[in-house]
Amino acid sequence: MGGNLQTSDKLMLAAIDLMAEKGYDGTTTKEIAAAAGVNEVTLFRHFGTKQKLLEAAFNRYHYADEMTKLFEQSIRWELYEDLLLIGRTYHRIMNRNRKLLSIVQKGGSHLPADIQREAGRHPRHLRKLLSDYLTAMTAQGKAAAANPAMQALAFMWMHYGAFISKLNPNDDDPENSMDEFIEESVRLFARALAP
Amino acid sequence: MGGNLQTSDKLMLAAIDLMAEKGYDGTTTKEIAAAAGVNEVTLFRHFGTKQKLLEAAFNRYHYADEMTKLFEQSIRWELYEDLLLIGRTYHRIMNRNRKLLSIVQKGGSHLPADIQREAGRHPRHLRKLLSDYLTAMTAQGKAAAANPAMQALAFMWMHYGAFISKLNPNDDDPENSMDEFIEESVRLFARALAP
DNA sequence: AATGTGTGCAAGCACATACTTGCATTTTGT
DNA sequence: ACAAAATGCAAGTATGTGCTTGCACACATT
Repeated sequence: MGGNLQTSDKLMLAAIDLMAEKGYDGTTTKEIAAAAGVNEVTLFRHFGTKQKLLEAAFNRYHYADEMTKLFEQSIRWELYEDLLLIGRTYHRIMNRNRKLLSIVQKGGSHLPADIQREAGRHPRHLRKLLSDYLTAMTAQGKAAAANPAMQALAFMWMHYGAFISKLNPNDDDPENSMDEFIEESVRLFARALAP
Repeated sequence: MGGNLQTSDKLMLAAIDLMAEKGYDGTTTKEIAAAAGVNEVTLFRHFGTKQKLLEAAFNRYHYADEMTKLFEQSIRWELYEDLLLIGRTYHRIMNRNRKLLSIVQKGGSHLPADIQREAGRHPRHLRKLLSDYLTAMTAQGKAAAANPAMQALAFMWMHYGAFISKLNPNDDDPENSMDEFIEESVRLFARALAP
């Protein structure tokens, strides 16, 4: 069992697409198979259960930890430039995972538990990195961050809120591009944290 | 049909509680009735369908438009004070509606459409109010808001992200109280927008 | 006492869905 | 060309769920 990559991947991608729109509970195995262009039985022969299908899809298509490398390599200790880079990278990662995050956000009665845990790991990680960065900047006299942990949280939550708003198509902001928002918000933060 | 308030309310509140946790699809009418302490048949005799039950619950327990009054009456045209008041009021409203918002966020295959629309109205409204406020403050020379609309968006999304993070119990921030965050973040914004 | 209204209980219907089984057919690797 | 693995197809099982129906009981108002 489990050989041909094409069929498995088609199923996993179809599952991700459909579940991101309609939720885990609201997506049927028949739909997934149809969207993948294969028979429903093939789905079960490959993955056994609906849960295992989603787990496999998640493990295969969940990206993370690009942020750690960024903090190790690309930080230039210049407030505006660094925050801009961090903000842009954040949205890039989140957008890559947007469908998976949408599935987790919607939840579901039999949604595997470890998936929810895994999805929450990334934000916590960034929060730590950013907090340490601001503390270091303050020590270098390049930022007047009275409360680095809190300000890191504010930065994160602002971009998180922006991302979540874009997840739901009911919110209407077609004109405001995300890039423009990132620049303006980073400018705002750089001004607030300037020494 | 539809008479005794006690039973109807018990059902609507139970529906809200359960659906906020398990989603619309994941909550069964049998569960709702059991949680309300009544027979399942009673649910259908009162509301006819599961959808109408949620609609009734939503119309009965959805609060809004406290914000408009605030902008009309309590604004003092002092940046820090006003932003603090706005931030606190925002979280108060969102917390009152937290379960309903959680239901909408999770979605569901047969979730009534008008509910989603109604839930998205409030953020758009606040965004307009806040944007106009910043524009007026700039005109008065009390704020150096180069891009008021964008900065209003940043303020809103920051608090929205904070609220959403608190919705999911998987995120762990037991120590940081929300009040403390609001104050610190408003301080940050006031500094960034100071003339 | 009579009547109506709300509720409980038991049973059931219609339908959807996750998952299975047996067999024929195609594709693939050697 | 041959064998093995993968897939399609048809049918079916088991279970859950929204929703209905019929009947009995309790309570309140008149």
